[in-house]
Amino acid sequence: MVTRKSERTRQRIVESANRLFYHQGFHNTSFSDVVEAAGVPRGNIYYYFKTKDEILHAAIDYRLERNRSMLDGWSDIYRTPLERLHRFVALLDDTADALTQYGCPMGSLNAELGKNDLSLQEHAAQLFALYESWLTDQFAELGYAGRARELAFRIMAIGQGISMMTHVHHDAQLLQRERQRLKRWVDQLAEGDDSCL
Amino acid sequence: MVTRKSERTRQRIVESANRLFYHQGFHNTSFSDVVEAAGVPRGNIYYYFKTKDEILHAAIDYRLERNRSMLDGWSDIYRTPLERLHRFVALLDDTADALTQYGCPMGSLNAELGKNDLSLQEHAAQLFALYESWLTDQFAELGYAGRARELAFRIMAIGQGISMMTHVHHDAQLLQRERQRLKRWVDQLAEGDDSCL
DNA sequence: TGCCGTTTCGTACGAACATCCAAAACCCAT
DNA sequence: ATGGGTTTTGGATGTTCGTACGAAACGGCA
Repeated sequence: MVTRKSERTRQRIVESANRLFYHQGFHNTSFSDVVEAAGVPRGNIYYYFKTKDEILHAAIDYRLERNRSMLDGWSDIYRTPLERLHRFVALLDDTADALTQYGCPMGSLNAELGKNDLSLQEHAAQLFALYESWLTDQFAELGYAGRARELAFRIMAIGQGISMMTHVHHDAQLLQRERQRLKRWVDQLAEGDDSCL
Repeated sequence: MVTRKSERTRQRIVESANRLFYHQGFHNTSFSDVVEAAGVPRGNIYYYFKTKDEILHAAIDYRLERNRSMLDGWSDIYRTPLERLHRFVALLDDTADALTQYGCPMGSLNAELGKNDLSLQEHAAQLFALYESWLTDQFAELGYAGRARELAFRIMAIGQGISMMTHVHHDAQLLQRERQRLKRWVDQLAEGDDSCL
């Protein structure tokens, strides 16, 4: 039987690991770091996860779930695709501090895993797929059915580029400037001006 | 006295380390990996570099020098800023395979170091500064004096975004499509059409 | 109350790691 | 050919890593 308490312990481990993987990187985070942050005794973590990879897998699942419910929430709250896209662009502002200090959580994770750990990277890439699918829906609803997927990739790429440059230069001003520009790009698109496609 | 032979040994170490840091990431590359790849006996590497950080520092210096001379070469070969910008965009094509497999060398390095090793990251950020400065010159010469720096950041950001998305999805087709689009953006700019700024 | 599956915890193990050293080999100016 | 600085070795160091186990504590149900 799985009690509620053990569920909470597991959750605490996953959340601590997730935060550490983001702040320090996966390869630079040790088992000991995780147990210490989670306030769990050294040996107990092994009861929940046999390997470090399993922890990362669980952390990615956790992110997938959180992001999925966030996007679902947006689809409920905002009724027009334009409002939803605005909300997406505003993500850059919500997380501005973390972005400046640690880069994009999805981007940096994929960059790290993409070099070696291919099977984990495939899992992490689902985070991108999640956003791309949601964005594709929005662009389709906006009237760009044929090019919706392409536009989804593009707005993701721009977001990644902005995040990377912001992180490299630790420059939040750059972030704000480019975010506003991205918003204008979305607005133009919504007005049917596709000259900048 | 520094002989020519020892210079070559040092160089071999730096080049091997540089390649490994790109292909495997810094934290995921061990001293042993480096000495093995360089074909240098275990202890000899310590004669040249006291710490792993020192090796990375030297590897970044090496990259800085190579990229600097490449950009200088372009400034000599191509006479118009438009030709030079075209050459820059073509970089994405030159290194398409590596980009798909390992991501952008500059981007992934900065993403990794930016999380913890701040002093090393500052050094690695000079790679970005190098390109940005060169690009700023090109845009200024193209007639966008006031906004040259901003445009340099933007084209870098787009390049980073394309690289990231290509790496995440291991999709070289995406790379080609977005590269062509970037080229068109540069062409429009050269024709004085700044509606897409 | 006594039982049994679940969860906790301290500790141990071998491998891999970055770092270091001392002696040997090498090279060249004299 | 000798001497002194330069470079090359291979192995040793102590530490941290991921992993694993076994015994104790817990908790609900018979």
